[in-house]
Amino acid sequence: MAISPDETKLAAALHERGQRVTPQRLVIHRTLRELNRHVGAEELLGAVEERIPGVSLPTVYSTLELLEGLGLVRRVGPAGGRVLYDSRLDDHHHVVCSHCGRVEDIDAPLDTGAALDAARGAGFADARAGLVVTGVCRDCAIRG
Amino acid sequence: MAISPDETKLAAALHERGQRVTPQRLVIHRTLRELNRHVGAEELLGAVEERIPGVSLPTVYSTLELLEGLGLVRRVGPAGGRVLYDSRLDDHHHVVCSHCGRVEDIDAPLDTGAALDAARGAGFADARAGLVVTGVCRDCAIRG
DNA sequence: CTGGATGCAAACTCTTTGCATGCAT
DNA sequence: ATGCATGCAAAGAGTTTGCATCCAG
Repeated sequence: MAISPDETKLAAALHERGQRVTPQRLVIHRTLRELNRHVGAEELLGAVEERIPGVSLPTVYSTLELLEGLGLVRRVGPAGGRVLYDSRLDDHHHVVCSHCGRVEDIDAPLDTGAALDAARGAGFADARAGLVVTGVCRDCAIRG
Repeated sequence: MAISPDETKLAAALHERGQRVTPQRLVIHRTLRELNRHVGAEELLGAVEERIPGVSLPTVYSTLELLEGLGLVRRVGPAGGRVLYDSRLDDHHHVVCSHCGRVEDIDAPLDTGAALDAARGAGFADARAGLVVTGVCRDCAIRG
């Protein structure tokens, strides 16, 4: 497996926290970045297994949690009954189809300052805001 | 059971859609309104059973879905692994503790117009926006 | 009467946990 | 050598579904 700049960055972050750099972690991170869309754990596992067979779902979950803690991945859901992860780190928002669970990105300006202040005022630390728009996607509207 | 204006309103809405007015539906609706906070299905069932014993979880779920369709209740979650329902119908937002799943209301101005337009532009109908702030609540911050 | 709503129970999905082995350090 | 990470399997939580019975209309 070739080492990309992304892998180097992840490896450095892991070392800094005294955690191990394993092939699974590198590949999961890399795969998630390359898919470049919202994926559930099972879908990600499928893509990862094409590169290194024998990876297990628990490892995917624990690695995603790790990557989220490192700020390299964002958790989108739970949306539609499953937790989704997103490799886009910039501020953006999501539309979820209330019928099929499909998720798409939204790029629109949004000032969440007042909401974040209110959350901090209510005693919540490390507050992050995520706008979720729910609606019925075109496919589901057509098919009933 | 005394009939309140709320029950009358619900009964009318049900009749209009050719659906039945059952004691379970009236009590579930009424209990949710009186609790006046975010509840999960199981918690709501507990409160409902104090009024009419023998109500089942599936009935609670199907009634909540029905009430949501009538616009008398709003679905908050899934947040923290469970779906929550809220009897507040006015525009407000939520903070979810990423550690314990606790949910509180936020009252803060938020202009979601651009996001809703973007969602419609992406083909989503009946778009509604909900801001979810995630953070660590005071209790969880203290206890680790 | 008649069909939609209910209650019971079981199934289903996704996620989390426990433990022995293996590998990064 | 050392102990964290992995893989397997099984448990767990919450939600949904199927079907016979019952009751609102």
